[in-house]
Amino acid sequence: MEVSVNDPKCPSRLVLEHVTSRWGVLVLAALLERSYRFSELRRTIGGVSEKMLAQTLQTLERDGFVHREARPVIPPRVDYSLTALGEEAARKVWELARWTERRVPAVEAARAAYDARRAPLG
Amino acid sequence: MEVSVNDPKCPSRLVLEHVTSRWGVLVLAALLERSYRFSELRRTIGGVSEKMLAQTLQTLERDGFVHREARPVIPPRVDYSLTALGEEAARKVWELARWTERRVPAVEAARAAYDARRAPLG
DNA sequence: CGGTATCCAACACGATACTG
DNA sequence: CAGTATCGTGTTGGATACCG
Repeated sequence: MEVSVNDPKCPSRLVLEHVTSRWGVLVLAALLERSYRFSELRRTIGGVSEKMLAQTLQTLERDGFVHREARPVIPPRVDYSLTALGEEAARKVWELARWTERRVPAVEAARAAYDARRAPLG
Repeated sequence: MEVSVNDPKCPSRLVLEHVTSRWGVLVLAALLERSYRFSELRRTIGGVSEKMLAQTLQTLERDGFVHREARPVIPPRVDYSLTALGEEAARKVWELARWTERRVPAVEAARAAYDARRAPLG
């Protein structure tokens, strides 16, 4: 099967990098559950800085995955949610995240075996 | 739904970062089709350097996703293939890659709309 | 061929300070 | 609250050279 993503020039690779980016994955997964405000999202996703969250949200908004709704109130209130397109992406990403969590024990066992094969001959 | 991946300390986040890494995604997708030799894989995945391919393969091997088989022949021959665990991961990643390719037109339309909303008021 | 080692540039990222 | 701007650093990642 040919896959155009193997071409470094192909735009699909960039899109894929956006949705699989470190914070993109977590933002999509979070928004799958419900919409979030900026700070709320920041608290939900452990370890993300303001800068990276803003940047990630902008990228995902521009790509049409995330809808940004700014309400003209004081104090400012901005809600982020998934578009239909974003929800499709988020479901796939979410599946991957769930699968990963379930398989962590298998991965850790594999790592132990790998390390055991190498370390002993130090 | 709670998802442990939102904890920055949780090991699942690291595993997820390995499989969704820039080159990890493409390596898994390529190996889903068949096994590859090192240089062959390098040629297949456009733009990857030797260093990054080696590093990515080592990480995926240690996590138990990729099987490395070095044959003691001259010239050296090493084949990379997916383990059962790796194949599960690769299928999910592959679905995401395929979905992305199909949706590129929608993403580009969204970008054009986003940019149009902003640029005019420069 | 299939790597590893080294060096260096780019940028991803976080901390902080500031603005509407 | 929801960002933007600036700065500094550490990691990512490519180029090159070399080894088994």
